[in-house]
Amino acid sequence: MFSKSCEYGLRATIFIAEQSSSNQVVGLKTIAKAINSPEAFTAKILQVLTKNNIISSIKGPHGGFRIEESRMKEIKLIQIITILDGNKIFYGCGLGLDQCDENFPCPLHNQFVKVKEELRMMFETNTLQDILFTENVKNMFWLKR
Amino acid sequence: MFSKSCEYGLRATIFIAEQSSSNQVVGLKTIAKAINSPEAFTAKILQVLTKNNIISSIKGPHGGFRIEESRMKEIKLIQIITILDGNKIFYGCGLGLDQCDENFPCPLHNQFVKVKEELRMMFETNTLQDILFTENVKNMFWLKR
DNA sequence: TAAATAAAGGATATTTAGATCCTTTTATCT
DNA sequence: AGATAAAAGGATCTAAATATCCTTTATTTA
Repeated sequence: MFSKSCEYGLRATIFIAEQSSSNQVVGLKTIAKAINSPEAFTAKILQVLTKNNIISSIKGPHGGFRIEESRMKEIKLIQIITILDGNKIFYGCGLGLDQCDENFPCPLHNQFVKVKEELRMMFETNTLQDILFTENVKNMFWLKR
Repeated sequence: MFSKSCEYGLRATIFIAEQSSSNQVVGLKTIAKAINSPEAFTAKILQVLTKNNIISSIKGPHGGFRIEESRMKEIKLIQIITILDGNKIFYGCGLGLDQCDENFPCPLHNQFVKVKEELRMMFETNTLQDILFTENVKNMFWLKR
């Protein structure tokens, strides 16, 4: 469904959000361990997310990554997905046709539109805030299982 | 959403089905042209589909590929997808977690389950027969646009 | 039976995603 | 100021997906 980059990016962002909600700045090593991802590769993804103003980074000793409290309710998961994977998953033809739309639909067009729209709404409506409020955020991380 | 292999495989199968419904055997070249896919790569995919008894192949002059009339209503799209891409898309965790289920869900588990199940049902319920009966099958192919 | 045709199969090439390594920059602390 | 810590950035490397090429096998037709 999503690329590895996008999976790691989502997991990392949620983890950073979770830590930021208790004012913790977290470093790369900690993040990679928590979300079970390769460190150097995760670094690249965090760079992209930083440039796109999803997370912010702090260099030097005691540096790391964080998310402003005020951004939590602004950042929607769909932004992260779009940055890392584009929007083909939400708008592309499921059968891979270049030209497939209302006027010239593939046989599955209408069904695809329905489920893809539902998928899009799912990520459009969920903010980081929402995720943090769920019962099972901490399930995701390699902490105290 | 799907791999190229799977996209080509679905398009090719639908095309062969469409041709078979008027008793036409179609060769690789024709298929690749019709569905706008690389010929040799498509050949590999058709081999897999043949081995998996989705389509049947005929060697030698006037050979090609076809689908038995009786198979049309038996073959569900989900079979083709499962053969070519596995079932991760229907059952895997959207965030890429190894352990994510009812008992140990990620924050998006329930929402993912819902949309993934809908996606699965979409391909579970659509047979080749169903696709051939749709208004816009022919939209898919590079024939008389 | 020989020539031609088309899929099967094997080997190889190319591209992209995924991952790692090393150097540079920025900041902090002593 | 010098040492240290951590992210940024550049260069590579690896594996998997995608794609091509060539030979073999099966079948048909002349």
